[in-house]
Amino acid sequence: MPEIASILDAAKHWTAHYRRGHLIYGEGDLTTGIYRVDKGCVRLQVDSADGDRQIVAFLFPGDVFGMSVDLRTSSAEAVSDVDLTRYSLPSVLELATRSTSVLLQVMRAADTVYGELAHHTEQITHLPATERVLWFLDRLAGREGVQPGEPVRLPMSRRDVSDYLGLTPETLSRIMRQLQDDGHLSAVGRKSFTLRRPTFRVGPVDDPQLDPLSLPSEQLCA
Amino acid sequence: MPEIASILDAAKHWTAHYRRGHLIYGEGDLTTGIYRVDKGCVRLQVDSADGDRQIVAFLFPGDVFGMSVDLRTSSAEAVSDVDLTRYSLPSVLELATRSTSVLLQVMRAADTVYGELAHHTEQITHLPATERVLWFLDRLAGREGVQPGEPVRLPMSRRDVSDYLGLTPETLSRIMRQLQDDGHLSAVGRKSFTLRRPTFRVGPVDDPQLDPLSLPSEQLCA
DNA sequence: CCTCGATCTTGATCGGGGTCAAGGAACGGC
DNA sequence: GCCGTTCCTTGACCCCGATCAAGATCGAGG
Repeated sequence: MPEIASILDAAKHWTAHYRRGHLIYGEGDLTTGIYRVDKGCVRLQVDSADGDRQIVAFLFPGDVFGMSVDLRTSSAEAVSDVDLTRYSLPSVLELATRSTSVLLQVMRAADTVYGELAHHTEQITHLPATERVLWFLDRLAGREGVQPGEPVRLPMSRRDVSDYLGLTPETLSRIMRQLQDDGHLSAVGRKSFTLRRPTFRVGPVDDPQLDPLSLPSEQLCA
Repeated sequence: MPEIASILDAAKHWTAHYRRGHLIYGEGDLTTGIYRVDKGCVRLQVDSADGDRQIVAFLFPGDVFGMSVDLRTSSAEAVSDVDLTRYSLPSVLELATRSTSVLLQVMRAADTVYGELAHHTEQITHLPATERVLWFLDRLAGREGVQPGEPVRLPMSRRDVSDYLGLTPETLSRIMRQLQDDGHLSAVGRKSFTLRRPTFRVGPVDDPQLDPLSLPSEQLCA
């Protein structure tokens, strides 16, 4: 699979920097470009008028986001200081009408975000709080290619995590304490954690009643 | 804005029929075409191994769905007997590399579904059950262009609605009874409802503490 | 018509997670 | 250094919605 970065670099592009917490674009803004994360972490979110916020995606280096036409359907903010490559939308579109591979890559990038959101939604409506947290940490570790035993770094705040998982910060805090007390997790500072006993799962937890820690591994792979 | 149907009809297409409850495509299937709903209602959903199901979208006549490359990230099923127009993916892609308007319309269709899902996720994680139901009925009425006082028809089962809103069928049933007792709603048979007192809202409920029924309308429009 | 199964409704109970409130830890600026 | 702000954690309480269980209604087919 060709790297989307190298394909898109034929389009007009330049780099952009945003500081921690700053708005990259807001919901309802006119779409003028798409982005690739070079360094740092970005969140996509929907805000409601009463202050509630749902984070629909965290984006890491290599991820492409902002593939929309017309208006932005969510806003994007910098979780940490970030470096982005910004591609002008018109030039990407023009490129897409000339190269099938560009078209495919842009659609693929959009589809990836959408597919993840669909599963994310399924998880947070059906899993109990503890499993949501484990699922999140598992996926984060997998996303960053962290080996079992190595600590996972959380670039985002507790509030970001809870707004991603549909929990309150208080509940998240209690659950992370519980996970540490139970030996599933071990804190390394406040932003890094080691998954003590890897759960051997790549995907979501399918059956909450199955405890991965107490089952022979054959059943887990079935 | 040109009709996406007429634009896409330049691509290779034919009609397809599915009966109530039948699978249109499954998650993980290879994408070979995209669809437009001509008649009936379709649901997009994600299933988990323990039987839980999250419906991520209901699609009605005019809606286009299935814009993915590679593999399906959710499955599609017929809520009622449906008529679909199916467009071959290769021919749509070829068309998109020749016509910017096709490219834009396909991206727009994908973006619409994605944007709706982002807001859907926000609603079901932050609103209490009663407001989720009102939000759903409001949107359904708006989607179908139902005038205040006219009944809204629900083509889907109670279980479909509850799986869309992240509730159990029992809770949904209780809430619909409550809404009827409170005069917000009036049942017309089992599948049609009249919104008794329109809530004057197009969007989501912003502040759950405000009761739209007990406030002068000026405050509602502010 | 009557029967059978699926769907929907209603009831009673319980517990997970939200809310409110206060205390602690990290990090910035002066 | 000291402070002030923001973020995070812990505690006590309780409510909303899930669960388990039973009954009602609908629709299809003989």
